Amino acid sequence: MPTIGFETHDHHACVSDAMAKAEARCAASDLRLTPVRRRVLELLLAEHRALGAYDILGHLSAEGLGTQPPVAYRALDFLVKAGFAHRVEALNAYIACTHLGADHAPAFLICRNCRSVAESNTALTQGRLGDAARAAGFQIEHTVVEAQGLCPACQTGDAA
Amino acid sequence: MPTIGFETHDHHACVSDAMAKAEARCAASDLRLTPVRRRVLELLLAEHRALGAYDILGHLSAEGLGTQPPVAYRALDFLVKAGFAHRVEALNAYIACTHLGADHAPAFLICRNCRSVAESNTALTQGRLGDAARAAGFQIEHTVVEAQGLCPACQTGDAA
DNA sequence: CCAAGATTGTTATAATATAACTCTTGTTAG
DNA sequence: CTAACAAGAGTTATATTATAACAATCTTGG
Ligand SMILES: [Zn+2]
Ligand SMILES: [Zn+2]
Ligand SMILES: [Zn+2]
Ligand SMILES: [Zn+2]
Repeated sequence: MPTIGFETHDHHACVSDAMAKAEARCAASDLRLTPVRRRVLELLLAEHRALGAYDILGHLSAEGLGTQPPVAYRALDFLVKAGFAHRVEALNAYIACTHLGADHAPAFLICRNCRSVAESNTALTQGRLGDAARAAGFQIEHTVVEAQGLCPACQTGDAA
Repeated sequence: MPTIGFETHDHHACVSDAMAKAEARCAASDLRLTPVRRRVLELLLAEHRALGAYDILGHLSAEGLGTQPPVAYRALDFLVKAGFAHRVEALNAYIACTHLGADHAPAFLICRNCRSVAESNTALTQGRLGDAARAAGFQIEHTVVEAQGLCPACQTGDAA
């Protein structure tokens, strides 16, 4: 029972849906979903977990798609800039976006045990930090909101 | 005019006050503020900016307090665990806590231009992410909330 | 075809972080 | 007092994450 994003779901549909949306957006926005970029997005989508750049590179290299770090980093940069993936700062890792298409400020629930990640939304500019920013005259461009802890599956039979 | 935490203030008092509180807390909690740890805290307090571990190590080494990475990392680990400093995930850097003594979930406003950082508070478990976490059965242990953008000083005469 | 720009290949290196072992020092049980 | 222990600091080596720089190739419009 692979809990994914902490909930069971039709993951096959989830993946193909996301790939279709990504392709549509590339076609619409004149972005190029090249083989390496496509494969990296597939790898990220395959698991609702954060993967490091070198995890990705390992897969790519096993599949003959590239052996050097810049290959992975460039693909990840593209996906992040295009909004198809997010960088998880607290893990120095990357994860596929689960709200493809929507313009959103992502927030993550990160399991410290199994590294599974659920993506939620935030409206930070509306909360207390937004107030503080406005009061200070600080202009927010990007937000990082990451909660770390234990996912439901890892709370029982723990691994503290 | 060194805007500090985005506001001018009596920084000399700010630093000595923080050092006094840290010493008091160490005495009360049986923590040892050794020379290296004390000096690293002073270095972090001196600027309301995030400093990398190797920035710190540079100062330490210039002062004969240690030349190898573990010296800096151990001191920083101590300060973070003791609550005297925070790690800024988005910068892989460290900053002195400006709410010493209070048990708090820090949130940061980070200028991408001058790396100055203002510390605010968050109550993430009460907001939308907290709701999502409860709904998913996710147990939050630690939160990372970092807003990146431009501080007041860097908005004029910019450096986009 | 050709030029311009985007993408990829490749080498090398930078920046961040930790493992593991030693040595010193200070505390304390006996 | 002194052996035993624990915490801290010194040191070496290495792991992990990330980027600079330049050459080669592909893509697309003219
Ligand atoms: Zn899925
Ligand atoms: Zn888990
Ligand atoms: Zn100050
Ligand atoms: Zn600034």
